[in-house]
Amino acid sequence: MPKIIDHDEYREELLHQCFDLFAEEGYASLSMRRIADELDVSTGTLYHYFSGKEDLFNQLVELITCRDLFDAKEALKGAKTPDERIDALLRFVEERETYFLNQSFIWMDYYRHQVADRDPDPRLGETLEQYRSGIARILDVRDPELAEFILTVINGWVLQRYFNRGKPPVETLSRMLRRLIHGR
Amino acid sequence: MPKIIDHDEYREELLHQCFDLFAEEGYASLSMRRIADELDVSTGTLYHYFSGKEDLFNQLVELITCRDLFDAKEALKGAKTPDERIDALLRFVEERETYFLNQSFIWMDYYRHQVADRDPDPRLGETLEQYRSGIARILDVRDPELAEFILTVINGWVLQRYFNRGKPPVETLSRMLRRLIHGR
Amino acid sequence: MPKIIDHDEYREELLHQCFDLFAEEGYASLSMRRIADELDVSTGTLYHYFSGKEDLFNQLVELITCRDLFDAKEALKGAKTPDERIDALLRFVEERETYFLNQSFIWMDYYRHQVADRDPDPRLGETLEQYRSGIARILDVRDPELAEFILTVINGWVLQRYFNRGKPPVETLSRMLRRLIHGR
Amino acid sequence: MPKIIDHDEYREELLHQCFDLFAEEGYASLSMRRIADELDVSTGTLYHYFSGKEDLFNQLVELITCRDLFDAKEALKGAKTPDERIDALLRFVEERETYFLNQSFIWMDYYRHQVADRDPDPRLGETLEQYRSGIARILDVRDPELAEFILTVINGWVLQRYFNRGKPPVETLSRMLRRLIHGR
DNA sequence: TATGAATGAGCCTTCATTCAT
DNA sequence: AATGAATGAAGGCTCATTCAT
Repeated sequence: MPKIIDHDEYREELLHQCFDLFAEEGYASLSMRRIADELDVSTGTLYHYFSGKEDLFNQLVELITCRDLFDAKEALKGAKTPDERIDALLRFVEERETYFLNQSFIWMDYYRHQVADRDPDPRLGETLEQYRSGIARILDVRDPELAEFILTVINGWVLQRYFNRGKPPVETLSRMLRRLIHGR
Repeated sequence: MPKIIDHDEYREELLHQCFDLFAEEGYASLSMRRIADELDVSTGTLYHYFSGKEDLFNQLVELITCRDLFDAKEALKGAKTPDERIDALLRFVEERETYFLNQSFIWMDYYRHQVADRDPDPRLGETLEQYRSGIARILDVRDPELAEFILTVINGWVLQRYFNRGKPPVETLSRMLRRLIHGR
Repeated sequence: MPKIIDHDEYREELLHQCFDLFAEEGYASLSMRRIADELDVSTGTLYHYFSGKEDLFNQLVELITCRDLFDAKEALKGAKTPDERIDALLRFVEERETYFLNQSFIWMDYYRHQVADRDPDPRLGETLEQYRSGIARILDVRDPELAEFILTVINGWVLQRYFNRGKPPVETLSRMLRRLIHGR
Repeated sequence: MPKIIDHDEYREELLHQCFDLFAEEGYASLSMRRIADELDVSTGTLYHYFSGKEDLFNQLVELITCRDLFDAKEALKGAKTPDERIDALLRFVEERETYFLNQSFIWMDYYRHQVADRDPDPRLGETLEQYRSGIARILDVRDPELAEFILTVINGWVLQRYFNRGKPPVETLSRMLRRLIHGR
């Protein structure tokens, strides 16, 4: 009779606890020792659940990608008209700005890592692609090009706020987005 | 008989040669040894011109920030009307997309590093701030908020292209930008 | 309902299954995890039957030493004249060359480990001694010195074949041994 | 102007100092840290001269193989008749018994390591082969098969003495060897 | 000025072993 | 009896940095 622990469930919990760490430190700067300390487990335990640092990171990217897609769907479920969708999306973004930023950092690390590798994991490239297009579909403005562009803008905005220490307020984004969609 | 008479000039040349390396590998993943090898100097030489890895990186950020500001000014010098400025800016961005991307990565690394540190270098925060507002001034559309937002959009667009393996073509950006400025 | 009723019997079976592993990988390179995996048990089970890696290995050495002595006796039982004994021994060696080689490796590991240790297990030193002299007695040529030397030669020959990728054929050994015993 | 140190010369010196360590502990049991401590250098220095543990070990094998071949040639140079050669070889072996034993252990480790590897270094396999045949040539008895067999016997004898705590005296080996060569 | 030898802390990972179940 | 989750020391190796030359 083994210890009563749901291996997969615990693995996911560990992943969740890693998110902020990876976002703040970056893949390369974050050591397994540091992770272990922060999660209050031993390094051995980490290697019991993941085959290595890279695997841990890849699984983290996969996990958050799936979860976010789900969350975004939830948030936009009630919104019917394109306008309502934009509003809902804006609120969604605003509420989780920090999270989004962290997510961006993680993705950036992930991509850079993939590009540097000679043999990038193809599965996760797809996951990301799917996420992007998924959000665009959820948004569902008439013009698909426009939909995707809105994402671009949001992405840029989040980053801008990071570099600029939070200065362009949400209202700017809101106003600009409406201007984009309705032309004035 | 030294390679180059002027100390500072040589130092800048070394910095320029580091740019791609830092952009591609990231601060944490790039070792002094690797830099030295790539620049065909010894690690000792590196430490002769810079007090350490961090100093080298900081100087690099400072250098590219200054240079870019200057380059952008040059590129937009001839353009008089806002429309011409937009066109010039677009061409400017298009020509140096890869460079911009690399620059973004370097800044990201820099910022993250600063944020993680307890004692961030204030001088460079200003430099960056100055860069951002500088570009906005150069662009000189009537609405300063709009000007700044255009930067945001460009930033987001460059990143989007990176994640999306170059898929949204420049025309999209061009079209959207005009839509933003002229409303339709 | 346990797999095998008898504790000791199962312990011996585990030991037998370890033999090739230890021979091929060497004591230091072989991990308990690896052993457990190969024997299709958990590491916990291993520690249930043996007090540790060293104990497991010691018991293995003891086991094969005893078994070989017995096997050699069996093989030489029918042979009456010295000549017949030599023949039988040669056949015995030839049949189990690989096994002998592996055995040599295990002993070597064992000895080295003992020598390196400050407190070598005296029991097993004796076992080995007994094995050597046992074989000599079984062989029973008139000259005991010669008998022991034959063992030496066989030992060297097996190793030679290993280093030399099987090149000196058995005939050489046979011819040389006869030459030793009969003088020409 | 770099430090005045002959890189290759120092590398060889480090190798020589490793010999006993590898012989006594075995490849797998000997850690780089231990080596560094014993040689009174830092691990970093070790990695400055060798690309890794395996490289260090391979170079060690190569070095001792070459050196021994040379030493054996020197020792047998004066001996003209086969008998004199045998005598010289025996003296040679006797003088350096411990060294030979250690050498055997190192070779064993080396071979095992090679066999376990999927891609063994072919260069060193040759070196060993060359050593074996080299010694046989130096010995130069009429019968090449016999010459090689003498080596086998010596090898076995050295090992036997190890297992048997020095018991078969050199005279036995001497007597048996003459018996082999002259028939009685 | 320029070199590269030297260092030792720290990184990722593996290991023998323990123990709750 | 049997499992496998958990541990932390130790292993191979890399790194920023120093310093004699």
